Amino acid sequence: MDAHRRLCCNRRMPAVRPLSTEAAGEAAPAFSPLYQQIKGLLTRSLSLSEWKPGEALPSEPELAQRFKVSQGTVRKALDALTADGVLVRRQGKGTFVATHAEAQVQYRFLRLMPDAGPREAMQRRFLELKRLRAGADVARALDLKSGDGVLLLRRLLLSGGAPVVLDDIWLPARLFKGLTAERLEAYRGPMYGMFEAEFGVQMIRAEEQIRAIAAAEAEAAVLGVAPGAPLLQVERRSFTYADRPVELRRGLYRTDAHYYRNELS
Amino acid sequence: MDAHRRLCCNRRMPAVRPLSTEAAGEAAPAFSPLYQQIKGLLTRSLSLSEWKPGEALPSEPELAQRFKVSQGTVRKALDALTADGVLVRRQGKGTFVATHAEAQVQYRFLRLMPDAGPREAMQRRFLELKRLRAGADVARALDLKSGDGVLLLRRLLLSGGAPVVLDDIWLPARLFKGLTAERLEAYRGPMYGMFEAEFGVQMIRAEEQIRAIAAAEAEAAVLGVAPGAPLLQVERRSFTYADRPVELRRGLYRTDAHYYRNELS
DNA sequence: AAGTGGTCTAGACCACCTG
DNA sequence: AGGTGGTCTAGACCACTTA
Repeated sequence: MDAHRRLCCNRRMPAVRPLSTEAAGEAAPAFSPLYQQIKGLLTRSLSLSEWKPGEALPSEPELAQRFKVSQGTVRKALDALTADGVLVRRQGKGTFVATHAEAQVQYRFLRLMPDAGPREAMQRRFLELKRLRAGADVARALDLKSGDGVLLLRRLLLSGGAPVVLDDIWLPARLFKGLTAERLEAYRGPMYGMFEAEFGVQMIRAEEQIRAIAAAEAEAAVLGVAPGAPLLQVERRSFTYADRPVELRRGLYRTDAHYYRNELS
Repeated sequence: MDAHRRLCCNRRMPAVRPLSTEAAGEAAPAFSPLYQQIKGLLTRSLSLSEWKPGEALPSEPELAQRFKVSQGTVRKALDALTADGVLVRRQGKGTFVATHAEAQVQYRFLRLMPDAGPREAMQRRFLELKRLRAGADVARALDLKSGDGVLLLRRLLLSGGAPVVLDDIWLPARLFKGLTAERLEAYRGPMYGMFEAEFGVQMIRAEEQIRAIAAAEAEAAVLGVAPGAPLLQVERRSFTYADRPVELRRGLYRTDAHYYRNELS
């Protein structure tokens, strides 16, 4: 079998088979190894919600038949998506779309750890939810046009009653129609879980820019520190399938009783 | 073939073959999939410097013969080590021990990016090198006994003449015998490259704890900021093969013209 | 018992690099 | 031309899960 199979025709398989359209009824991915094409087709199906978070994908033999490739090639695509955190494999049960709506995954991306003791759940308090038009910066960060509608959510996280994190969160209004303060208050479980369950928006990865800044008056008051006190400022852009940005967040962290944990390799 | 082959005996292979001792002359790894056992044996060989950074490993068929497994199993072990950043594979050439002594890899773990413009090389200035005895904290972090000899190195990184990073670096004296201020000054290239080339110490991964702090008088003066100005404090422990800690570092970063970049997934 | 993913093997052809 | 890693296939057996 060709190591890099193009759009059709190969020696061993008898018939012409344009993988892109005939096998799966979907648009053609660019030239690349077969398993990467399969990965692309699977990603497309995921972004089209063919399988929803928590659901099982078809079994490996089924997918192999659907794409007209061997099970080993499907497996390599599934392994790659598993490594990306998009899928979860469970021996004897099947391959599932990764979900972050579970209670156990309280914080999808928050890397803040307490100096002492185990990581406990934080309380949250929603301070404000506004609809407004995206400025140039926010539009660029979220891949929108200047003036498109965005939601701005301000919320506080507290540990044992003491404020620790103040987040400003910008979301494209188009993707989060119907998001209200009441729904936020009512939802049990992590916010990214709500985004996934209620709006079908799954966060796959994020980029952060971290700085140390001096607390401004207003934010110092909310966080219970003196004006000018050092705070960790964490600007985060979160992406869904196919690297589309869907959230911009500016967090201010108190790091007098917590620290931001990171692993490098 | 057994999915999980124990210490000897299987159906297809004719002879008894204790993988641990007969095939490679090394200690037995615990029960696990074959390719993980192979990965463990390769890691051991790497930590014993059977192959040095930058050198090529034997080819896949050779390794398969050496360990008496199929090439596919060796490949899976090599792929895993490549994913860990321990090996580098180059099509047509071979599989090499990852090295960080190249000029291109100026900063192994430093995640600091300039706000504007491309990432340029920084100047460095060594301020101090002392020999002293490990206190309880340092000993614990480096897996030493309290009172063991450690080196403390203080150095500055500057960008365009302006100080940006002040690092205090603790190293086990036993591993870095003969490290002097002169050798540090003389060495061209990144410090981790020097550790690798001159002392055979390879950093594989690191953990960081990040905080925002207010600059103390002495450090503020060195970094050219006002006392009390916010600084990013980055405490890093670096590990070599088999997760042995070999470096403790406390960095103070100015983040007025740079930011710490992080990727989450 | 049947179905799932996990492991292991064997062999083929490919793209890339070097002599 | 010969060696290297990269891709793809086919088939076997295993461990785990469910019924």
